[in-house]
Amino acid sequence: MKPAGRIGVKEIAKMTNVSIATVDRVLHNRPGVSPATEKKIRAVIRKYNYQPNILARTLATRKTLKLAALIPAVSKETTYWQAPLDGIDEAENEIRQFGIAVEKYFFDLNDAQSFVRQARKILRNKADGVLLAPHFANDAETFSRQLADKQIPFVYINSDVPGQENLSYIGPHLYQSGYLGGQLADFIGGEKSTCLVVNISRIPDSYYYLLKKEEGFRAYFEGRNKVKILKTDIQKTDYPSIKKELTALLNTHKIDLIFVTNSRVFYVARFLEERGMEHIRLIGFDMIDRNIRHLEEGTIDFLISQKPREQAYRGILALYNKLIKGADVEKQCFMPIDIITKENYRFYTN
Amino acid sequence: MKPAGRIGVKEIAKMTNVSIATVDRVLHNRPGVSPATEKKIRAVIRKYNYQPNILARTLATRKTLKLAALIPAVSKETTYWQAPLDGIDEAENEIRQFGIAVEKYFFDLNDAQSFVRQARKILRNKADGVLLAPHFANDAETFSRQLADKQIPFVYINSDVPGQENLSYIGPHLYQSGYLGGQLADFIGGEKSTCLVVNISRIPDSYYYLLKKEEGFRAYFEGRNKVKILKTDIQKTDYPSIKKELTALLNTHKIDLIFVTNSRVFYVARFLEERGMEHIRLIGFDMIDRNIRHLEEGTIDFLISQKPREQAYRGILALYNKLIKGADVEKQCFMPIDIITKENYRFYTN
DNA sequence: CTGAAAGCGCTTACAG
DNA sequence: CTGAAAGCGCTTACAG
Repeated sequence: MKPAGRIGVKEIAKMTNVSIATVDRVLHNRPGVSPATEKKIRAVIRKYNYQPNILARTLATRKTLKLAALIPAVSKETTYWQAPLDGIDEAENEIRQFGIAVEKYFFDLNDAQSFVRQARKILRNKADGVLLAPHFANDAETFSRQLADKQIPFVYINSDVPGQENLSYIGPHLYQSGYLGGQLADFIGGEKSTCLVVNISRIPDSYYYLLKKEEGFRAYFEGRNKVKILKTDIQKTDYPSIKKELTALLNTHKIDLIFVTNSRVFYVARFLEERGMEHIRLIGFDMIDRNIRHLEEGTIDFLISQKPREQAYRGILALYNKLIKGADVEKQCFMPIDIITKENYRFYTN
Repeated sequence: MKPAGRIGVKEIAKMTNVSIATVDRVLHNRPGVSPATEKKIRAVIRKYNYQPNILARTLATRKTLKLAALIPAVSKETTYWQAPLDGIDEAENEIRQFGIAVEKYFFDLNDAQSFVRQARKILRNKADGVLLAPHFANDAETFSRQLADKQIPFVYINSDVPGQENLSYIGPHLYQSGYLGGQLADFIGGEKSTCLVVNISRIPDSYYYLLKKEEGFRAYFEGRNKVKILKTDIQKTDYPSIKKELTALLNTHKIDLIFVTNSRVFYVARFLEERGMEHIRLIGFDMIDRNIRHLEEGTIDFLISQKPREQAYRGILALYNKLIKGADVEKQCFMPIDIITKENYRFYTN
């Protein structure tokens, strides 16, 4: 079990003429050890590069940790958040036997107050670590400060809030995903084409994030004046509103390609289908069911996806590693920017 | 630790009026238990859905398992196999504390005998499970039968050999990756273009695998007679030979796009650069350094990659799960078919 | 066919 | 400031 050549607390105790209890004390930086013996013990630990047996530690530590996950609820508007939810469950299954439980809290993407309420609930119920999607930047900041005050580690997924004491951010690199969108548009657009960038969002919720992607998209074409870029911000997230906006635009402009900066691309696909304008190329984000349908039918050419399941999975594991193993965690972890088409989506893993 | 409401061997023993040793016997189907008590014990196990604590089991079982991995050596010809090697190391690091050691054996991609020799060595050194890349189908078959005879579970990665008793195959879906190649070619090729499929391999080693990809590529264009497809099999893997072949072809045909069915696409890229024919679109496989350089420079448009690191990583974990947890393992596990471009390769995880 | 006891490598009261 | 002892949930000889 103990790999050959490895030592344990017993060996350390023997070599330093103390009991294993004392060894344990310095291992966990607990007080009540004289400087002299502490020094002796640390020397041996370093010399033999002692690595604790996590199995034995977990088994002996009866303590079970409680993590909290705060993410948007799956809604009729978007099923996107099903994937992170799956990731949480998957991670929990793997670490449950190590005494970790994960409690899930859901908020409404269209209601900042629901975020605040759930955050309060987490604080009340106590948790040893928190995973959250800081969708409402201001409220997330408040919550983050409260967690930091209580020394509870927390991890952001899906979007970042700069300047916080989060253990880690695990999610997309927005700018670069937009840049990639530009490249894909370039691949499939002809010479001298006109692109339309569509941001669908109730301002100001996640509008900022969409702008980052638009910025990247535009940056790709900078200095290659082959493409003309139009844009529209649609601030309602229901189909009729979107239809109205697009109708107006397409009546007055000849568009070759549309780049939708989030998962709501299926609305645009539906619109193009209804109008018989499938020749317009379409690129969007996220592999939700409704988008896949249009990928299948050929209305959507590319989806860009950033492993929503894995973001949450890794977030939970990061908290576990920090809390149980005391391991370091990368402060920023950008997910791969995956390109999904009709011909590879079946093999994609979130 | 023991999640609330869960029982352990002690509880089972108490409820059935036996000792925990007897419980342990039926838990592991060991002989020496009367049918009557066995029945009693099994009933309780079922009723309470007893789940063993893997931590405690691993800790108590001093036994350390030895896995063997048999893969091609990294060579000057291709660094592709560095990635699986990394995957093996990563998996080993994660499960080392559970008493698993992995021994690595390397063979020469151009020498079937080296495969045979290493396989023999594995048999001699004994192993509790084997991960292998069955590159030479016939020899792999022989080895597989020997392993099956000894009841040693084994997992294939990277390529499959049908009809064997492998625990699992973890790797690409060749046909579909070729099909995706077709779609990408379609995206970036103009109307009415001519494609050249290039298979670079010493026949018959891995030629069969390349043909599968070609087949998929061709299938994509079936019934859309916009594209003319040429092909060439280059049976030498050195640059001068490849150059000669390509020179002859490009002198006599007008080619718009080249699809190279393996990682040797960098040779073709180099050729196009030397001839100043970078306008020819180029699609190939695998994210090895030399290919990335050409992706950067724009000579290669797309690389298709199938997570070589993760194949090996998962293969080792599959063996671990089978051996330690007795878990079931999927017989076929196809990896995602990732699309790599200049703009997303930096975020790609093998 | 069965059980008492020791042990895996740690942690945790408790006593001094 | 320090140590002896019990215990986490299992497995493994050993004895009967």
